[in-house]
Amino acid sequence: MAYDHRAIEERWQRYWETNQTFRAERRLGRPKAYVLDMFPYPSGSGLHVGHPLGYLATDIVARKKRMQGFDVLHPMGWDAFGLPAEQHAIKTGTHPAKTTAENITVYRRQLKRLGFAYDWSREINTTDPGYVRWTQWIFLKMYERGLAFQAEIPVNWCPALGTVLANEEVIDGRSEVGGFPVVRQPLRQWQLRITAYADRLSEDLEPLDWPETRQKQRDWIGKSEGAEVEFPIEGRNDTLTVFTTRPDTLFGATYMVIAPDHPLTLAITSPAQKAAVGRYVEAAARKSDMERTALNREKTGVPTGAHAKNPLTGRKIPIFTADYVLGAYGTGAIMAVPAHDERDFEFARRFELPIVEVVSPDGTLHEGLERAYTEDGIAVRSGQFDGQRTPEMKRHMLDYLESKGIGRRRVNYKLRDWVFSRQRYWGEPIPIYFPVETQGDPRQGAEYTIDYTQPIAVSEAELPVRLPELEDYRPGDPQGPLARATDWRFFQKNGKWFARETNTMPQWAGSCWYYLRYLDPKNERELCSAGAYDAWMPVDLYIGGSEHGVLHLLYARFWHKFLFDIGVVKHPEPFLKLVHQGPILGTIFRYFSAFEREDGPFFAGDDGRIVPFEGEGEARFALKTGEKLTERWAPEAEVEWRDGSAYLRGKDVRVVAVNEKMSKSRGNVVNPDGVIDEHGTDALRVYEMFMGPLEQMKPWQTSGIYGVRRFLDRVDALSSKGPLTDEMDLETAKLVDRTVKKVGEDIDALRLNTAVSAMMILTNHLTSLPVVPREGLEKLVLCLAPFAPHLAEELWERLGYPPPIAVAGWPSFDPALCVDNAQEIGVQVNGKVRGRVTLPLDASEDFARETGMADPNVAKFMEGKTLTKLVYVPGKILNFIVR
RNA sequence: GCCGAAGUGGCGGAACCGGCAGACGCGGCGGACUCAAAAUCCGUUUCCCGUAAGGGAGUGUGGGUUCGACUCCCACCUUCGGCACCA
Repeated sequence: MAYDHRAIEERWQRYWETNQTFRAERRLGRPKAYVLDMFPYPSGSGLHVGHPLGYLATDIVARKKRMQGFDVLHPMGWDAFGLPAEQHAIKTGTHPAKTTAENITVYRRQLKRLGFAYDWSREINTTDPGYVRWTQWIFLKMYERGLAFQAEIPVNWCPALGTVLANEEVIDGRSEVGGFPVVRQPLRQWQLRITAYADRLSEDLEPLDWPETRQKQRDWIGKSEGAEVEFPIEGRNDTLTVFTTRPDTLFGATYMVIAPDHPLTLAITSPAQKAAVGRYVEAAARKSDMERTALNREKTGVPTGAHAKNPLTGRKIPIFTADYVLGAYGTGAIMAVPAHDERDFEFARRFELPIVEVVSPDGTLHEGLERAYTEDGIAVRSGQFDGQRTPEMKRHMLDYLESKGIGRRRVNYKLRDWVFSRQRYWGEPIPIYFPVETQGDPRQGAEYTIDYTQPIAVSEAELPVRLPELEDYRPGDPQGPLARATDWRFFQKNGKWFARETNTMPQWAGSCWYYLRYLDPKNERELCSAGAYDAWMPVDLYIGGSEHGVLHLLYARFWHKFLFDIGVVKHPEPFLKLVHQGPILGTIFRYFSAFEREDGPFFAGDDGRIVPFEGEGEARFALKTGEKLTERWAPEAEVEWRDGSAYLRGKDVRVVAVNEKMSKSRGNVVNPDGVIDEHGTDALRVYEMFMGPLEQMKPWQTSGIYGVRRFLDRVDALSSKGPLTDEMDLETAKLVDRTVKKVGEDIDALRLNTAVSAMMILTNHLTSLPVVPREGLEKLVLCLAPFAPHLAEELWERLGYPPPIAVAGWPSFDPALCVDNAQEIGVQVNGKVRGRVTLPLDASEDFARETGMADPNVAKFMEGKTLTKLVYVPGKILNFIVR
């Protein structure tokens, strides 16, 4: 009964490979489709069933487009620089390149088993010197244009560990691991001037067919429009410039705050406050960003003793320093309007500063505000501006400030420049070197000084700069591990010594432009030829995880725009349509742990039942019993079902199923290899598409795959049921063509779950017929081909057609068969369905009324009532309103 | 706290524009086949009342608009994702 999936799937995978079925080629007069997946980082643990979900969706779209006559580019490659391979190298001494190559072999084999229609001849690897060369080339182009630059910026440096730590790794000024002190230390870093593109990155999102990610990127870029205003500092021939989005509240500015790391902070401080401000500034410098922004933190600050003059009221107002103002945003200083800003309000309360209402909800004056009023309103206590509504007042104020020369319109962004260097081994070397001052040979231990202020670009002809071999990959040195490769680092040219940059690029670098390399993967003269670019770009559909919604997709757009500016690419945006697939959750079973009681150790089931147990546990959770319990987890393999409930195998402990993101540590991963062995690739493919909407999070249910496999077996059975007939009844013909229509539309809209459902309905119908109509089966097999390509190829051949079905034409449908001339509709009385009748679509209202009232149950509910209104929507509803 | 998405049977989900809620699949129950089991096939399966015909309730909660609301509006609750002192 069941078909032999192993034989069929191996056979067709070999066929596709031998015949290069999915080679991407442009032919005259054909439309093109570039269908792209976010390429994976080949990790050591291999794929789990969640990984291929997005790849399957693109594969189905790509296969359908190909059947429709499109030239399709559907490539795959490896984003292979990254921390796991390096950490493995630190532990075992294995070169990351070796680990990476092995992992790629595993990934490639797993992906090939899934039957993807990739053009494997275009496979790329970001760690390949031939690829790195062009990543470095783009960096150099940015450097030439001043978009890549060095800067001393504060990082979390832990001297004891000898490494830079991420903000998340610092707790209370100490390292998360080991508890060693961490200092905020300025370190020389390479940065990319992404801020120069902030406005375009924000504005150009508008026309893209993207999900909520668009808004996330906008929020991340954080464009805000306002004004810069100058406040004269008392006793100094200088001003303090602030940025505000609420110039209309200027009359309510009762104090100012300057960031602790602002260059003027110490300079303006009065002698009496020097010591206190000095301490505060130093303490602020030690704190990580995480601490500064900790939830619900009480506002702190110190008066600088300096004062400024409110340029409109002329009143003298104090200047504080406080770390709720960030040095890196705006001008690093603010005017504080406590009446209309929650943070300023809180601070003013704490330091007993005046709170002056200047925007009133109703135009009347209020005293003793209980909280900040941040909405728009009507200006009060604002001199000549009184009575104006917030938006118009903003305009008038801006005009006024500009005319008086004390302020100007200004746009600010939250987006910061991109810190582009890492003190790591396994990344692209930054193709820069510096002059060295030395008396001997630095490679032999001679003293040397590197002049970092004179960076020199590696010439294009020398690219790529390759990574040196290394004994020890450990981080630690602020220079990075590459500094230890002295033979690689130092070199002589025209008798002078030079030192290479020893920082490497971050993981994101290679993925910023990989979609361009697929176009022309072996080109040694250009990153891609103009012809290849014109043939395929832009990307028509891009599918990948939403975790890359901001970083990767923002960085890639930035690089693309840069390449646009230097004429390498011809579209302002690379990815026209973006979709995020939802994660697949794995099931794990929860119960509560063992705990000690006087009479011995016990287990607690999820239902609160307590049973004796041999083992240990700790107290953390409280159940009804009052006992302290700890959550524990068991994988599916340790669970058995009894009377509809799940228990730990062999124990009287009830467990409850919980779905979580698949992870190795949780023990809830499902490996596709096992599923494929047992049920076949086609069953896995169809099941993953049938599970639910692509973008939604959904739990893996092993039982679900049985149903899908039964469906495939039934399709297979149709072809072996006996001779086919060329006759087809009208009902079947209608269903067949409607299925073709629906499957086609559903694939285009990525509603793959309902497409599968439609094919199941057709299969069930064809199965119920005494003889299978050939046309029905053929169209079903064609519709199925993108989803279950191996079985479809087999059946297509069995139907007598030459392979491959992969390039057979997509089936057509007769629109006339897809509309009904008569439709069964519900008949309502006062909005409640009381019967149903079949009416021709063009039935008159009179005819509909007569027919509806003839229904005995409808008549029963209308008896003795007066018809006051009749609602008749042909094909939809008939509703009698009676009284 | 702010921004975004989502809440429908025992479970995954369907219902495209406001018009028969629960398609399709899983699971359950009943039956056929079988010496028996598995596999397969057929029937049934939202809940409550009823032998049935039929009736009532029902799409997170409470209101509203409408002849008619899973769908639109208002308020709230819960879950998930993102941001988090950005002036």
